[in-house]
Amino acid sequence: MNIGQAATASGVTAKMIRYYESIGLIEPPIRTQAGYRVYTAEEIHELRFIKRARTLGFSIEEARELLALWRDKSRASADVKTFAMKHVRDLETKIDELQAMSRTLRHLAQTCHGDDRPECPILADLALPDARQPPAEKKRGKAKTHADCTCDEGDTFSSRH
Amino acid sequence: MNIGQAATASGVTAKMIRYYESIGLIEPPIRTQAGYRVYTAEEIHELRFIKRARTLGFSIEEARELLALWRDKSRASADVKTFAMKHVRDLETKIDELQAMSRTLRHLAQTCHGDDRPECPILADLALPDARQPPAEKKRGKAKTHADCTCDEGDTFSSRH
DNA sequence: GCTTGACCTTACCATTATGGGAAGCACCAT
DNA sequence: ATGGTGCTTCCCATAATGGTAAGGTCAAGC
Repeated sequence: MNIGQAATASGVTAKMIRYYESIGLIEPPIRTQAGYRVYTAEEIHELRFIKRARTLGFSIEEARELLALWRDKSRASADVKTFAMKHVRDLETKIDELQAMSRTLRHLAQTCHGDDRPECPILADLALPDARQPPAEKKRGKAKTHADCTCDEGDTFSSRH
Repeated sequence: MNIGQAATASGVTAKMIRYYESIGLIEPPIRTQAGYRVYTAEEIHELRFIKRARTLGFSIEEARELLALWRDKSRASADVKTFAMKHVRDLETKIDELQAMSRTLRHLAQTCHGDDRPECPILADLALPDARQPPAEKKRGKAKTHADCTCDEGDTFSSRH
């Protein structure tokens, strides 16, 4: 299989396959006499593994560790689970941060008339002399994961499109 | 105010202040004879505005547009609101993506024994020969913003910390 | 055999936002 | 004047990916 076919088969672009090789994430494949890379089914499988890990939000370095775990047939499933759970917590931390931003902005937008007058609480907030974020209702713990569906402020956003 | 004091006062590092100047996000301040940058209260205010925008997840380019809106005293609040809402949708799209990842991984981890045996459904999933993500319950539309609180799968994660 | 187009090769540049460091000059207190 | 701290510019690095350019290769058709 040429690199183009490997790309199609794995969902990883040819560009990225070469990159993964350059950083040692995958082994250099054999080459034809002309220098073309040739991939085995095994290697395609590995690329698909990486692709899936990336899709699940693992970094390349994390994908590298997952590959190592995968290859190590004697690993303990606990190791894998611990690793995955660490990532889940990272994801949820990020989600919480984004939700905090979104929530704040939605609140601000909610109080903005959104007409042709210039007064705008959104800009007013950004321009606050102190760096204080409006306290608002900080009912969220430090990282309660998905337990806080802040789906409470009704559809203030019929202006969606 | 020197750049160091401006950094402390605005929450933007000196490094970033110089960078913002280099990309034209802020105007070059006046300089002392020795070449030191000197910032006015006005400029500090602007830096804080930028800082706040960044904290709310706006990119630097978006911060640039917000600054323009802020400076334009005759802008319509509708313009600001539209802009903010666009960002909220971006945030929520990102949140949805992260939640999909987190959900999938949580489900996989849930079925992983997590003991010293090697069998692990997490790695098994990553290594699936086809690129098929486990269909699971795909009850989520394309981008229903915050309307789909997928807060339904119970606390499968009491193992959180 | 030769042309053509699709595909491969490497190498370099760009992106986004930020941090780090070096070399050199300025300022201030002792 | 000496030292420490702070400022200046310039260069490099990060993470993951895309783009482009210049050139070699392969296969199909004439």
